[in-house]
Amino acid sequence: MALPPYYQQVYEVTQSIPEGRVTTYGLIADYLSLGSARMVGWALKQSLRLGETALPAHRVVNSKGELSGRAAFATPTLMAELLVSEGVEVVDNRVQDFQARLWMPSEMY
DNA sequence: TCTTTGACGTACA
DNA sequence: GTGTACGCCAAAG
Repeated sequence: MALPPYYQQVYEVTQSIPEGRVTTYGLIADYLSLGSARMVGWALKQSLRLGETALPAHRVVNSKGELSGRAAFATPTLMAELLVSEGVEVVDNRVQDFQARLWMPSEMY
C-alpha cells in the first residue's frame, strides 16, 4: 500500500525536527511545495492513525504556535506534556517563545 | 459527482 | 486580540 509521496516527505521532515524545537504546518508545506498547509495536517493525522508512534508530530504546531493537533493524540494534554518534557514551555496550548524555538526544514542538511 | 469537513494560512475590518 | 472571508487540496459520506 504505497503511501502518497507527500506523506513520506512530511514524515521525513517531521522526524528531522530536533528535540526542544518546533515547526509549523505552513513551513513544511512550503518547503515540500505542497501548496497547502492542510496536507501536512492530513498526513500527520493519518500517520498517527496508522500507528506511526515514532513520529514526533507534537513538534508541529500552527503559525501562531498553538497546539492545534492536540485533539488527534491519545489525550488532549499529551501533546503539551510531550513538549514540556522536552523543555518546551507550553501555556494554554500555546508554545512560549515560539519564534525562538521555531525550526526550519532548510536547517536539516 | 457533489458537498462537507479538516492537526492551516493570510488578509482585512 | 477577535471575527469574517477566501484560498488551498485531500478524504469521507
